[in-house]
Amino acid sequence: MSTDDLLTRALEAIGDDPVSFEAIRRLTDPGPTAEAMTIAEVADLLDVSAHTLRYYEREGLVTVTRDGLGHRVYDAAAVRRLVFLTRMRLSGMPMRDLAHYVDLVDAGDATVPERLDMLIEHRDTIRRRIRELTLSLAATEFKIATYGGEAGPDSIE
Amino acid sequence: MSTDDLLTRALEAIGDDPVSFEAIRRLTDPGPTAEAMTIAEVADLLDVSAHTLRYYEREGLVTVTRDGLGHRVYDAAAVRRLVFLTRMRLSGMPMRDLAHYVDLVDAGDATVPERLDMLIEHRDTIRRRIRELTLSLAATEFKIATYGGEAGPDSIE
DNA sequence: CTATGGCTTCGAGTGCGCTCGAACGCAAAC
DNA sequence: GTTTGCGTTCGAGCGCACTCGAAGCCATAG
Repeated sequence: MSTDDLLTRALEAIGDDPVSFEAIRRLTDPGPTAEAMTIAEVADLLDVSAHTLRYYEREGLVTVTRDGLGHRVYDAAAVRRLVFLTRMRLSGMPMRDLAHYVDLVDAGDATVPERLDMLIEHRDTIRRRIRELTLSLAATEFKIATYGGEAGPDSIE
Repeated sequence: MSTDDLLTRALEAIGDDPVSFEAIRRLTDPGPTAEAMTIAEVADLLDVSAHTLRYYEREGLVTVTRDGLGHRVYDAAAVRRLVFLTRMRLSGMPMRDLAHYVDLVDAGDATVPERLDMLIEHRDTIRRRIRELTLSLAATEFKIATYGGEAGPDSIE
């Protein structure tokens, strides 16, 4: 399945409102390929706080080098990993699992199958969650539509 | 828009895998209309713990009467409200907002517009979340598909 | 008659993911 | 030369939503 297919499916599933170009670009664009970003730049790019970036580092999710002043220098690899990490966090993968995942990455190619297993399981978790939310959405829309009327399975509350 | 339309839309958005009849029934069926359920029965019905039901009551989300032994008796109204509450919780509405919502309900019909506003905002929140998850899903599927290869926007990690 | 099981209250504890504050270092701007 | 601003470390604190444990009451089963 090509990237385009995946994006097309994603867009179809999203429904009415068009996704911003921004969102699509973020999905497929590795972002600024410039080397050496500061913590503020990365925080801005990923829309997380600098506190959170330090926290992720403390938790062992990413290794960041320092410059002569002891300031963090995020190279392309660190930024790529953080893009991945924040994406996974956003979709609900727990810190614990991410920690395990990066351990596997650091352990080398032999762990690729296990990593794939994790990704597949996470994919299924996301799908389940989307399904749950879609049902809740339908229920909520139904409630909105019937509010003030008297018909409908739910009580009017 | 009819309930069927909503369900149809929901089912379409869900995609490949069929939703269980169970899920659809839960969405539209108020559930056992029998009066007077015990805490264990309600916990089982809603798939939450008895601890959680007591917690919701403590938080003022629902009022439950007692029998001669001091045991909780959940009447149809209480069960209906709890169905609503657990559905909203499942779709991510915070306890704080639910507390406010039930305050509005208890305050009478004059608060209907504000309640509708809350529901509409929540609906939009769910939609945003589905969109986020759909993008994360596409990214995850892409990563799975390209794992072990060398092409693609993400690094192979 | 006792034991089992389900319920009660109360308050404390847990897990997660940040989030913040204090105290400090360094450098470019005024 | 001091002020401003961005960075550092460390550890503590927080918000949320449960989750649990202890001690006790009552009824039905064996």
